Amino acid sequence: MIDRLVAGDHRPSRNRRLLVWALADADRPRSVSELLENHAGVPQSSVYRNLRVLERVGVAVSVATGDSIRWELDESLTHRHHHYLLCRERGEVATYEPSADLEAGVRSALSLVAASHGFDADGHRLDLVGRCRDCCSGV
Amino acid sequence: MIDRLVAGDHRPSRNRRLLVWALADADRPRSVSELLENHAGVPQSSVYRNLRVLERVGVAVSVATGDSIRWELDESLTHRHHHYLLCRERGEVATYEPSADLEAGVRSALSLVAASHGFDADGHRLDLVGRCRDCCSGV
DNA sequence: CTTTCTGCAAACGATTTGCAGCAGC
DNA sequence: GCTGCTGCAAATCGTTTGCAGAAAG
Repeated sequence: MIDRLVAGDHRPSRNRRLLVWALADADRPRSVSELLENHAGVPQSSVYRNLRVLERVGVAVSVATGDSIRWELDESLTHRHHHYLLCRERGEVATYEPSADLEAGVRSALSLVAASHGFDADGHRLDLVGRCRDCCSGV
Repeated sequence: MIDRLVAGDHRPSRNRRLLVWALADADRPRSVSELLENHAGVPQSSVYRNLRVLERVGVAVSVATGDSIRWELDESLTHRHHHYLLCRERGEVATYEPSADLEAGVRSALSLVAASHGFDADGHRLDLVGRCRDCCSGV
């Protein structure tokens, strides 16, 4: 983590460590506003600026959810490959880990799709869209 | 199409028809700026306002691509179910139609995921992320 | 000491809204 | 003629940037 920053001529500053901790704490991708609320003391410009830095050095990745943009730690740090449950109603985002079977099936099927379209794929999205538990239960 | 507008107390005005035609013409989802360029005469505010209206009545849907937001006609009008090839490099978006096998497999696997998370799913995303043909060939 | 980072405030681009007049039914 | 739509310009939102001083190495 720190090594990735240093390798890119960046420093593991206080603000950056706060951001990484905040992302590591969360069980789901965080929006900028959530990061601002829960970790006051880091001003907006630093959050935006440092998320970009963390992205560039491969520590954080952004997730386009349809609503807001959210951020989480890179798979190579969490050692978890996961996809998302996107709530249409509230813009909430939960994660799930696909079964090995599902993942393998999708991967091989998509490699055919990529080949037939001359597309150089390096990843995929496999997300569910709908209403989350809380919406369903009327909370 | 017109019936969906009318059912929602909306009128099939000139601007709305222009927008629908523009979306129907495209072989891939369109960004607002593309819609503005190719169909001059419809001012920004009308494009934004009417895309929302078309979305509300189920004629158009928005596609979050990570970069910009793009718009296309609803599946129920095009009678095509498709997913996307998202180009990281250029923000381009192409579409592909999944094979019946892939689609069925994904659907059944995801229904289990949804059930186990108490998630009320009404759709999914199955997109490839990478570099498009043009990026690969260095065009 | 040099380079990078910070916090602030101003700038920016995309989207939204208020309003007075026009168009669809 | 009523209601919903339009175009414009102003407001707003999320994000980025310039800058002078602080901090990391």
